[in-house]
Amino acid sequence: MSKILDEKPVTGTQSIDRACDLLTRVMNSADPQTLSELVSATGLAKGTTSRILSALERSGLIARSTFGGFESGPMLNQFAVRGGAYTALIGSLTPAMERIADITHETVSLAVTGHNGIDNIAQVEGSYLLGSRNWVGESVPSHCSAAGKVLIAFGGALAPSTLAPRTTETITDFATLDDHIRKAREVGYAVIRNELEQGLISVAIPVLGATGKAIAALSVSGPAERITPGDELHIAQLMRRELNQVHGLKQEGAA
Amino acid sequence: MSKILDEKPVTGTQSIDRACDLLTRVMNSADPQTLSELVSATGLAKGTTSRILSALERSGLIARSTFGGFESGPMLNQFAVRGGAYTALIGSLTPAMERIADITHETVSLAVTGHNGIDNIAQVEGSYLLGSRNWVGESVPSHCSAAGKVLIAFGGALAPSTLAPRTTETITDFATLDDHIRKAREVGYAVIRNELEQGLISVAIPVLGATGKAIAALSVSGPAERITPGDELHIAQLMRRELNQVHGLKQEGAA
DNA sequence: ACATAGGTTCCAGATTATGAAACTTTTTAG
DNA sequence: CTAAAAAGTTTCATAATCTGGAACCTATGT
Repeated sequence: MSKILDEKPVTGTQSIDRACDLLTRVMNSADPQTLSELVSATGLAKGTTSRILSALERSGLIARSTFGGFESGPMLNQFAVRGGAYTALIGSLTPAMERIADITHETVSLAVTGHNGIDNIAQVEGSYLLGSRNWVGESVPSHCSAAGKVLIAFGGALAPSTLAPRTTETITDFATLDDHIRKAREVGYAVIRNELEQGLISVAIPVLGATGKAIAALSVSGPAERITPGDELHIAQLMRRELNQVHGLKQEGAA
Repeated sequence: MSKILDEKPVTGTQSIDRACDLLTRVMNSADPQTLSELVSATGLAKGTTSRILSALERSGLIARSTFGGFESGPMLNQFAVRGGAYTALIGSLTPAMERIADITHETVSLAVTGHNGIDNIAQVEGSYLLGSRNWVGESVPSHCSAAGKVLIAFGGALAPSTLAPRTTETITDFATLDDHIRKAREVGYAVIRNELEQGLISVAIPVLGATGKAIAALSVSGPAERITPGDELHIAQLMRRELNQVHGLKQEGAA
């Protein structure tokens, strides 16, 4: 979407790029996508689109819905059932997240760097009724999420190339963002206050892998009324304490 | 794998076919696959492989592991966290599967037609210690699984083109398989006795979709000592009864 | 420092993907 | 029930795209 000046002259993969585009469109749509829809969405020729989709279908990555249109195929669905690459991470951190939720009563989230922002991959609800809704499976921009800031600060994500505002308090200049990143690296945690959504406060710490770089971010989120600036440090310390109890983190990655 | 005489002269998608092959290899490997491994596995030129993998990486479908090699990328992992297309089905059937497991004390499984056989997508354990291990995420041939037979019988899968033996009792001729399929269509359920593994009995019924064709198969599996031929009908009826309680699924035809 | 293995880039060339249109099938409308 | 439109597939000549070998990097180990 927001590709502006980063168009590199990548060549030699036109058809594959097109295929990937079609595949991801199908994957990210809730309902089956028809050929025509995909044709108008991508601007490709009808014949070309049909041919590519058939190839993807042949490989089992997509499938034709009983009611027409293309949807994710057995290859992808099976992959999802087996659990993606995040399952090990989620599995090892869930107990810690639950303890943090128990103590703070706030929503605890786990996020990783995604293809287009910060992806929320797991969430444990606190006991308060007012809390963030479940946003597992959704992405947020890195510059206006605590997880994003902390991931950038600890080498787990690249700084964004654009700073789109989400609220009046969203950071929109790179100098300020840099300050926040530097601060996060210093104190070991990052915060957002009203920068993603009015009234939403979030405190995040990095989950460090074997290489010393952040592989994920753990965060606590809640309303401004409950999480005051004075609470931030305590929340960060609590998360750090619980995270340190987790075994098996320092040997990230398959051996 | 077992393509024999069905090689159609599919053209116009060489590079995409290659890309899909690489993608599925990466998806189906537990550990990151290095370029060299993929080169020798596929027989492609090194340069070509590198170029294709870069394209897949650019689209977020695969990613480079911190320790080298390619693994599933954020696009896929996020898809998995969100839940594949099977989640709705699994969600709606899990309560019924649990009730069936409670009553029979045996392992209850849910399977669908996959790209290369029958894919097990959900499982509920019975209380017996001796039971089938968790095989969610694995595939079995359709001709030697109860789920496979029932899926073929009710239009949810095509008959296989080869009948590889798994035990001495595996059906290896098409006439016999046809008999079993016909029988399954008649009585509404299918059985395997020692055909997949010595001592393993499994009874399956179809889960029918709105179009009247099977969209999945529900099965109960256990050792031959516990599931006698006389039990088969009762187990099938029990499953049918529980399945009929499930809302949002169309009612079945044969009983 | 050198050698080796693993990975990327380059480039000329022809194999491969392309798009327009013809064709088939399905759906909608009359 | 037929006609017409929409949706999807196949065909085919064309040239643009992808290819593979070799050169070129860059880690890693000796």
